[in-house]
Amino acid sequence: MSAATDLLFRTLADPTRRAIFERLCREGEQTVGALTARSGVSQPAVSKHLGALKQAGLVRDRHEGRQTHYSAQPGALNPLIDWTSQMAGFWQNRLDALDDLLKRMDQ
Amino acid sequence: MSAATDLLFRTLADPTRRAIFERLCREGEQTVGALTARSGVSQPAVSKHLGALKQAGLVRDRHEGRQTHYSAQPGALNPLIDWTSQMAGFWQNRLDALDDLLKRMDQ
DNA sequence: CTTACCCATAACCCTACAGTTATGAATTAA
DNA sequence: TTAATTCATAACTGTAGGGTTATGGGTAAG
Repeated sequence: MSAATDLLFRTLADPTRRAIFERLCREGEQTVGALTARSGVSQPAVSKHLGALKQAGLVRDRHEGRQTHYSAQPGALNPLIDWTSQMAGFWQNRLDALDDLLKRMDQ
Repeated sequence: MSAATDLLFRTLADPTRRAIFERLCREGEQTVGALTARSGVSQPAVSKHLGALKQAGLVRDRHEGRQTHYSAQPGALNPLIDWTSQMAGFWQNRLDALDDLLKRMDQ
């Protein structure tokens, strides 16, 4: 039960937050204002979501004058990929074990 | 913003629930009693988590006398895998675009 | 038939947290 | 200097949902 994996799942569970991350992945760096415009929630809400994404390592921020630019940091998805393939791997192992058993029973 | 992906993230966000799913992946089919024994929460809580996992398609149940056996259904993780590779893909595309731009500027 | 066991559901509590408005700090424009 | 813009933080509210205890239905055992 890795802490990083836990934080990732918790952070990506919220649809509004996930949508913000998706937009940053698709369209690249964006200011808070641009993200707010099509998010459906208020600017403070977006700022809070960006704070959560940043704490999970999913985004980086860059200050330029009075604007803050955010960009996705997809490397942070690695624990998610690892967890998923681990789960799939366990399943595959049990399939293999069953296969072995059947083969041994066949003889 | 696929509904299946949304349900998956929401379902896997809870650590207790994710731990139950992990155990089913690692160790195969289990009864509710066996799962409750090492879950740290009450039996009704485990039943509710199993209900949520089932609704997300992550587990199957099989009734046998007065026990219910649950098993993982890892195929349900596919939308998660798809979403993750899509996010990584967007990033890669933008890297490629940047690469192209740099090459063109180089000439 | 009665008792014990396994699980699911109901009813309730309580906390985490996503959303809001209000406001202030920092920067740019007039 | 004043005014306008951009974002972050504070303070608060409402609700979704994870936890509990209580209970009942179905099955196996005595």
